[in-house]
Amino acid sequence: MPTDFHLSTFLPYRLAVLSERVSRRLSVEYGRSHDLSVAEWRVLAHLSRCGAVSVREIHGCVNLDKPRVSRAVSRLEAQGLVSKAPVDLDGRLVAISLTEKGRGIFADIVPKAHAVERRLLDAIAPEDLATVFRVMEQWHGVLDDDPDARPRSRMDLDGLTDATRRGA
Amino acid sequence: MPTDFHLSTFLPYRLAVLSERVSRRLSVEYGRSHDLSVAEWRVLAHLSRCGAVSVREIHGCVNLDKPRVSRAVSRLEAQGLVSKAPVDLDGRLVAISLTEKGRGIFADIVPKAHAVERRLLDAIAPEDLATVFRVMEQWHGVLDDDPDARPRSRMDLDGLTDATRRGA
DNA sequence: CTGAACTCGTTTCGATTGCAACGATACGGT
DNA sequence: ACCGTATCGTTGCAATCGAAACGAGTTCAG
Repeated sequence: MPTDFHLSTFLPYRLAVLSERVSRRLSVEYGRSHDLSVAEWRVLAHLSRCGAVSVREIHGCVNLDKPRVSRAVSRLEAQGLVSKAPVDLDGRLVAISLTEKGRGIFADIVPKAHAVERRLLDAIAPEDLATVFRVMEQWHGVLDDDPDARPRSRMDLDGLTDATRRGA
Repeated sequence: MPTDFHLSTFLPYRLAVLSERVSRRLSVEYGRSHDLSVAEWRVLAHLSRCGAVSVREIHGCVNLDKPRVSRAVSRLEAQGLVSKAPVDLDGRLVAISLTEKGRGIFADIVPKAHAVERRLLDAIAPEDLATVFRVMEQWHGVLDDDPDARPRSRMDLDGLTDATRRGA
């Protein structure tokens, strides 16, 4: 009896396919007009909310490894969307913040990104959407308990309400 | 009023984070013991169900671009998990099939993969799980209607029931 | 029979990736 | 004050990636 395994019904595969398809569709919005990668987009998004922060801070918040953040910031700086400033209290840190140009470009992209998201959200009944988000949170909870799983980034945890946060 | 955009509640980001976390957890299972990449794992999985098929066939079924399949097959062949045979009806095609060794290794991994999946599935109420899968299918439907989205691969469509398949 | 158009699998090439080191800075015990 | 340790941001390097180009094989119109 050969092992019966269907890739197309395998949860990790299904998640990967959907996620990649959504991600690729979204990247059309910020890749076509301006020339941004996923990493650069996430950095911009984080900076738009958090002002001047360090590489480490971004790294811990948006699920990007340190070198990726560093390089993304460099490219953004070269494009003038971001500026780096030394921190006098700690010479190792670099304070990264959006420039006016960066803010402008981000403000241009956000509506398009929201439009892509809204098309997806509007197709789903509100209670089903709530279920989906709850389930996604439960899955994170399973992985949080799994020593072989990579830990979750800080900000993704901060967004939780007490109702959805698993037992503490 | 600065544009208010929360990355951590942005659907594409949430999907990407969860998917990548699950995917990485899974790859521990086939990357630690045997040395397989995601592409190689998917190729093995497809071959285990479909016998001898071409690169193009795999490419269209498991959401991997053609070069990736070609290289994955080469590596698998080098490891003796897969064998390539010319097709006499069409000299361009290559018939790829699992070797006995490949079948053995795949049979070794499948239970571990299923265990990872089961931990995730068992944490969710059955009706919620049904909702999630339905929603994921609806999202694919939205993307199917979006000319800027990459079309879906064949096998992912074949798995649908009439109830979940969108109109037509 | 010929040759233009197409398909298949592979390869090339530049860019990106992840991981591990690195230099530089800060901290902490003595 | 001093040296070992830890942290920060960056960089080196080998592996990987994707898009386009490629050679080989097939098809089909004329």
